[in-house]
Amino acid sequence: MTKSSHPDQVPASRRVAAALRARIESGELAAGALLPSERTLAEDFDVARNTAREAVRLLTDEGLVFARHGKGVYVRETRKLMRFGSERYSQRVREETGLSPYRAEVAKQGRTARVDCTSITTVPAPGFVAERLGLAAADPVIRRENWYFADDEPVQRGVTFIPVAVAGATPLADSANLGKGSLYARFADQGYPIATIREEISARMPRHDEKERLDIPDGVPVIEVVHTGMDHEGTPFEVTVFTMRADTNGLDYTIPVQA
Amino acid sequence: MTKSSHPDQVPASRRVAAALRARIESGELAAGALLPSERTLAEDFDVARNTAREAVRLLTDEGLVFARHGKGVYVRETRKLMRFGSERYSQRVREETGLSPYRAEVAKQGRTARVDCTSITTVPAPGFVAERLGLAAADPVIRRENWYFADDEPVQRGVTFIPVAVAGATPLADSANLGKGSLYARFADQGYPIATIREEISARMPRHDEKERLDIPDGVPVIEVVHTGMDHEGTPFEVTVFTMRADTNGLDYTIPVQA
DNA sequence: CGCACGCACTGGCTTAAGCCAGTGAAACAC
DNA sequence: GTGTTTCACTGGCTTAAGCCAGTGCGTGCG
Repeated sequence: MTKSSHPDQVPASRRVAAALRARIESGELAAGALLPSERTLAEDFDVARNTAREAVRLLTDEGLVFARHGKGVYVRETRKLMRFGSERYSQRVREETGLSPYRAEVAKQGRTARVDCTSITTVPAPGFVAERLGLAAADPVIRRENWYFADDEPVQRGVTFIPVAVAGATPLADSANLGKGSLYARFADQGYPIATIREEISARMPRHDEKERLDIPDGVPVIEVVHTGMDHEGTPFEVTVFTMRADTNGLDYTIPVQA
Repeated sequence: MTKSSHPDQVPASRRVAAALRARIESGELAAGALLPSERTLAEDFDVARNTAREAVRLLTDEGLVFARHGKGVYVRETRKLMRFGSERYSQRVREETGLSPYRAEVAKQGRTARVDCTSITTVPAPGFVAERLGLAAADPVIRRENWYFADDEPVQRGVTFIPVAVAGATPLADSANLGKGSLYARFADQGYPIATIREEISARMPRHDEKERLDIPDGVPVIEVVHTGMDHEGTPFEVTVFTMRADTNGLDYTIPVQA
């Protein structure tokens, strides 16, 4: 029989996956534990085996579980520390928490996030921005500068460049509505899920203002992470440069390493 | 009817995906082009629609195409530049080229890769290594130091730490067999596909020997990338610290950014 | 002419069924 | 006791079928 009746809002496979995820995250299914078999899940949740299988696949893709042919599906030992740049992770975080990955990470650490927008101006596109956005050099772009804090401790700086056309079409988050509605969220509202964040990483010594505002000791470099946000067609719509201390709590990315 | 006959070596869905991938990479299906519909693919390749659908999903996961409900499946405009840390990418590169992601990237640029193994020693595990490998501090680990070149130009340094138990079980690549058989490849041979590379990034000023051997100008920091290789159960078996110039061609990761 | 509706397409998701290949313990043969 | 076989499980993969929801073109109504 096919599913002719009322179309559920949320697909059954995701419903099952969410239920399993909850049981894993609550600790009911601890690390190393065996998930019920696909056939059992199908019966328990009253879905076809294929649907249960699809649910398990979603969890596998998230890195929450892994399957062993002939044995079963196990909960992963160490919860994979997904990183910022992971499109899957970003998407899920935004979907579930309604927060940007930054705010979600800070919240997870039990700290309070604050984002100050210090300026929004229109500037000629710097070379690397034009290159990534597919614009001519010096085409006008909106430049927004944010400073990110966790418990009033400065964590990173973010400078976002957005083509004026895009900024015109989607209201730009400023101090008034920061955090609630990022460009990504606005795109999502319009039915354009984020497909890709391309992440490029470099490092340099901090400039004076960065050194002061991010409270960086002498001799410590900063890491620069360039995020190019692309819609699901691969068209870039935003470039953000995040700057943070190389040796300290850049939250998800950076850790101290002494070899 | 079910597929009762001879079991194919390679699943049909992957066969179809490979065929489509070839058509995309050859340019026959250019960027922006519409793929044949799922139903058409099913007919053309003589598989069920679900199988064709599965093939398309594989390509979607790779970022090669994207789907629009009601419209069709399009070839992505910009080939997503997958990064080193991506488990999917690493796995596919290793499967298809038999090379490490580093060598594959250098080859893609038409350059010649060389890796020098300068030392293999047994040392007490440094703190961050012990932490990541789940060992007690100062437990003995094998330490291998490699220097990576592209066209004889120094690109990066890599220091790998492996628990003696693991190194004992799987012969360690040294100068004699470098490049052919990395630990990852050897694990794969044993039927343990790589599930995760966790990547952590920081930066610092170069030490004297690094500055000299990597030909780093004054004032330029180095980026340190820590890869923790974990098997598909999430058990870490290797920690590698890559060090490279922050401002120059670290191949996949690093790019010059002037704001 | 302009607009609304129908219709033929697209992917999204689900069902029910079945074969295959690994896994490991229990039953069996020697 | 010591293999060896059997068998009941696991996930892997495929088929055939069908409903749903978007999309956009063409037809026909007003």
